Amino acid sequence: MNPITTRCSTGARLGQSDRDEDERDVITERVQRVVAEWASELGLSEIPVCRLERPAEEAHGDYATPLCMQMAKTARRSPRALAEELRARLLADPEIARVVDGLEVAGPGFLNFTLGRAAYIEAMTEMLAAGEDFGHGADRPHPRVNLEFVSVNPNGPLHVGHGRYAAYGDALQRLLKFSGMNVATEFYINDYGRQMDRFGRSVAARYAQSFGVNLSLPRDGYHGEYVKTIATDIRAEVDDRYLEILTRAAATTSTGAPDGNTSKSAGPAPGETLYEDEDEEPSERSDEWPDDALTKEALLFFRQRACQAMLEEMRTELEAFGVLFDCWFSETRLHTEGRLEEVVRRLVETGEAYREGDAIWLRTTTRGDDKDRVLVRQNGVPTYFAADIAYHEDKLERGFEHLINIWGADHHGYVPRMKAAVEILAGRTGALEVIIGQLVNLLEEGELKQMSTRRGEMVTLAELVEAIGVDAARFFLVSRSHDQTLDLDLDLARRQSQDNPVYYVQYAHARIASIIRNVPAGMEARVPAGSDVFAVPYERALVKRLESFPDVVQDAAERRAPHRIVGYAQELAGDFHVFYKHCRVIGTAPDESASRLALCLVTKRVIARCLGLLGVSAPESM
RNA sequence: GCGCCUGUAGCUCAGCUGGAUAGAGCAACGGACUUCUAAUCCGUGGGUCGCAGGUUCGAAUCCUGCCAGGCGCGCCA
Repeated sequence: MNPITTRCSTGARLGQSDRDEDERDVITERVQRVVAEWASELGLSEIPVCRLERPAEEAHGDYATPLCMQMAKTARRSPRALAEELRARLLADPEIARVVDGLEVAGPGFLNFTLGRAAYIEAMTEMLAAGEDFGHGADRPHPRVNLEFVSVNPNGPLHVGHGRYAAYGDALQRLLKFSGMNVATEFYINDYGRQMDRFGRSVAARYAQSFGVNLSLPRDGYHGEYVKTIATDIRAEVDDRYLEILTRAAATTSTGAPDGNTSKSAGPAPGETLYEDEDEEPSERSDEWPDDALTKEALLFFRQRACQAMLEEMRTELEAFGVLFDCWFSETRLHTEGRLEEVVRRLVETGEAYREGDAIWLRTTTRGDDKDRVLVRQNGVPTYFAADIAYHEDKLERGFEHLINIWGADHHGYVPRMKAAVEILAGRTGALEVIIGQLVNLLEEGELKQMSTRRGEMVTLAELVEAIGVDAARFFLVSRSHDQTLDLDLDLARRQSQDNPVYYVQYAHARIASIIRNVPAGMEARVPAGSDVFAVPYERALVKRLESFPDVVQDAAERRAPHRIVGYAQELAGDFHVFYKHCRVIGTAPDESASRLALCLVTKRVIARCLGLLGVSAPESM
């Protein structure tokens, strides 16, 4: 038994036992038994549940329970009097008396438990034995979880906003897996629709312009430099194959497009910003290219190639950022395979969707949405929502039982309808979980700037990584709760890069590595039972911190909150630095030396694990 | 108008499924390297937890109202 370890089994992940069947904390169990007995003697109708908490204050012992304060009313006695009585009863239990060193009534009626040295030794022994997997939750093959994140239009470089979701999603994925969940990750490629069309046209225009043809960017086209780069690459490959077609197009469209000097359109004109994120009516005048087969084919070509180029870049960049996906899923595929029509037809057949005013609607109101939503427009064109339904149906068909989507805050209005849709598809509620991540604000010299992919105004993920490196960038991006909007000032980030707490944590790891390199032959990590090791409070603080790791993992996973791992890692590193300052590892008394080396070893493993969960490296030296 | 998120130290934020004296980093000031890495450690100052009620033995945490900021409320994607 391990008295320090309360709720979770340390490293005991073998077997497929449910958490309920995991080894139960003995203290909690024994205490609960005593409480139950006592409660019936007192004639209480309900047996109160005794919760053991970890007090923040060291003076309050290792565990504390507020039980007696909660009982006071029904028992009609003062909390402190109750606590005194419970204390005596608990101490009469031999098993409790064995591991508990002190039991005090404190404050308004808390009961504080202080553990004896033996408890620390036992805990440390178990953690050391657990090895690399210490903290890993019991494997749970079900539900099969699909985690989708980033998922953008491949029409521009990833900016820091995407970077945040990438860092968050990837850390979450690692965390969930480590907690025992069965997770696969997915990137939904939004490679269909008008935005992509517009992007393809922009590339085509740049291609034509590189030959000196005055083909203007489409209205609300993409102005970033990368568009020219892609065009140049395409030109290198196909030479002038599409020049003639586009020259013809230029002749048709140049009439009403004073947009010819687009390359210089740095700042948007005041009136122009109004349309920044708005799509024009379906018939976009300046987008009217000749409607012949050749032009269409050319546009398709440019769109596909542009998309392909962007995707390649994203994949490379994400990989360099340490983010890999199990699956890249193309939206276009859903359209070409007729999946939308299929699912819409089925929804109509089952009565979940209905036809009204020449459009087809999904009945989402009965499942928590404000209004029913259009699946197929009057003009027969299916909505993005319809595609998303087909996509989520595909996920379910692939055997995923729980779907998690990470979306930006600007999509939160979309959540109810999607949940309603998945509820219909899955035939049950709760299959879809949407995590809304708040946005990243861009600051320049204290001024808030609006990012826009289309105008090419953004800070890219690549720029951030170049400025401060992958480790600092990832640590920074996941260090705050996803519920918090994040302000990013690139210059400030660059200047403060050296102060990034990631180095504090990494340094602890490197220091331990250094100690281990200096360990003389014959000295080994060991926790001698029955000895008087862990006499120094800094050692015990470290043991306690390490011991809470499995709980921190489960808690962070349940709350989808990898930033808690960040906080924990900093605390752990802090505990270690203090320990290091006061406790020499090599060259002291053999038992002490061995137990301290064990402490170092486990600390190193846990720090490396935390950094690993965040996608940050754990250097052996710095 | 309605919905979601946020408001905690000078700054950036933890803590939020209720617990004891509200924490960390940065910034400011003062100390500590003959010993395993000083990217470290120790100390000092700094707070009406947006405001007002309510629930509770106990509220930064839960409920209600208000104030302030962000995001959203399409047959856009």
